[in-house]
Amino acid sequence: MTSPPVASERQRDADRTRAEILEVAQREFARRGYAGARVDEIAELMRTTKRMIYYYFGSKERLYIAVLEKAYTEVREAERLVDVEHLAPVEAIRTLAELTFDHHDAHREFIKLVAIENIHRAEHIRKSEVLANLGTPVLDLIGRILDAGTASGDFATEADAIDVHMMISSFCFFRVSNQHTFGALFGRDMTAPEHRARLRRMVGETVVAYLRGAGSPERPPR
Amino acid sequence: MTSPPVASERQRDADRTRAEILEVAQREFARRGYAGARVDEIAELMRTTKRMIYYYFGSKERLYIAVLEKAYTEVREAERLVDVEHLAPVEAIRTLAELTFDHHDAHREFIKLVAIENIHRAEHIRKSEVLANLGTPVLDLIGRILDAGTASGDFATEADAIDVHMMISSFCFFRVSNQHTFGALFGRDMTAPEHRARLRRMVGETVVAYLRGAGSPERPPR
DNA sequence: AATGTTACGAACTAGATAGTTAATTAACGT
DNA sequence: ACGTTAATTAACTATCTAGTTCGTAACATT
Repeated sequence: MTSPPVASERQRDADRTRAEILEVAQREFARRGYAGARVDEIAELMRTTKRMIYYYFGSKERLYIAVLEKAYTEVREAERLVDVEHLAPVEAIRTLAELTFDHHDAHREFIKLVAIENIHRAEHIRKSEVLANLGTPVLDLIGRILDAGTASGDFATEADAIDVHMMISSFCFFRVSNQHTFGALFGRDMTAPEHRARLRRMVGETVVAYLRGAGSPERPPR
Repeated sequence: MTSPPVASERQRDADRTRAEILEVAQREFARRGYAGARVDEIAELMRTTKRMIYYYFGSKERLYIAVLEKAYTEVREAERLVDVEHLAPVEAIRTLAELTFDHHDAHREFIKLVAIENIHRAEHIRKSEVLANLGTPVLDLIGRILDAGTASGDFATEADAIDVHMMISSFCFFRVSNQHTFGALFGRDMTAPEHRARLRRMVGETVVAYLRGAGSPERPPR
C-alpha cells in the first residue's frame, strides 16, 4: 500500500547524487579552474559529503574528466540538431555561423571549461576515451555547404572545412572567453546585451564575405 | 687595483635577481595557471631562494600581477612599432591583421597569461594601476584606417574599430589559445608550421572581405 | 675601519587540501 | 521478516604550500 518511491522523495539515490556532484563540480571547475577548485568546497555546496565524490569518481582528476565528458557530450547533442541544409549555400553558412554564435552565448560555462583545458594542454581530454574519439558532425556539414557553394558559383574562395569552422568558432569563443580582459582594456563588455545582435550579424557577414572571395588581392570581388 | 664589479661577477645584484624571478614566474604561471603554479617550484627553478620572491614581491598574487604588468607592457611596446599608415586602406588593414597574426604567433606565453587571467575574470588586471589605465593605440590606428577606407569608397561596411579589432584578435588568439583542445578534437594542430602561412593569409582576406561589404545580404558585393 | 643598509639563505610554521578509514543506514530481492 | 549490498556519514591523516623568522654576508658611506 506504500506509494512507489519517487526520485525526489528517496533518501538514497545514486543517480541523483552522482548528477548533483557533476553539476556542482562543473560550476566550481569553471569558476576556479582545475587547480583552483577545492574538493571540500564542492562538497560543501551540495547535500552530500566529500566522501561521495571519491565513492563515485575516485579522484579530483577523474571527477574533472567526468565533468568534461558530460559537458562535451551535451554540446554535441545540441550540434546534431542544427539543420541548415535546406538553405542555399550562402544562407546555410551564414545561419550556421549565427547559430554557433547563439550556442556559445548560451553555454558560457562550457567555454570556460574548454579554456581551462587548453591551459592544461588538453591533457585531461586526451586521458578520456569518450572524448578522444569524439569527432564532430559539424565538419561534414560545413564540407557539404562549401561544396554546394563552390558548385553553385556562390563561393569563389577555395576554403577548407576545418579552417572555416575555426574562423567561426574563434569569433564566437573569443567574445565570451576574453570578455574580462577585453572589457578591462577597452572598456566594452562584448557580451553585454546591447552588443549581441550586432556581433551576431558580424560573424555571419564575415564568413559569407570571406567565402565569396572578396578579400583576395588578385581577384577583385565579383 | 681591483677591477670594477661587472654585472655577471657580482654576487649581489638586485636588478638581476628581480628580473630572473619575473622570468621564471612568467613561465610557471603560463604553464600551470595561477593556482597551479607553486612558489616553491618557481624558487627551485632559479638560483635564488623563495625568500627573495617575498622580499621583492611580497606575495604570490603581487608576483603574478608584476608578471602581467611586464608582459602587457612589452606587448604594447611592440604594438607601437606597427606602421601601416603609409599604405592604402585595404592593404593597411590587411597588413595590420597579418602583423597581429605574427605577433600572436610569437608571444604564446603572453596569450596563455591572458587566457588564465580571463578565467579569473580579470581580477588581477583590475588590481593593477598600471594595467587598468593601459589604453591601446591600435584602436586609434584602426579607426583611422576605417575612416580612410570609407572616404575612399574601398570599405562599404560601416564598422566599429573595437569590433574590427576583436575580429582580428579572436582569430589570431584562438588559433594559439585553443590549439590543444582543437587539436585533440579535429586532429589538426593549427599552430603547426604547415598551416601558418595559409591561416595568416586567411585573417587578412577575412577582414578585407568583411569591410568591403561582401557579406551583407541587402547589398550584393560591388 | 667602523657603521649602516641592502640583499640573501636555511630552516621553520600554521593552515589548507586531496584522499582514507571504518562504522552505519536505507533499499531491495527473496 | 531478513539478510545482503549499495549508499552514506563523520572523523581522521599525510602531505603540500604560502608565507615567516632570524641570522648573515656583501656593498656603500664616512
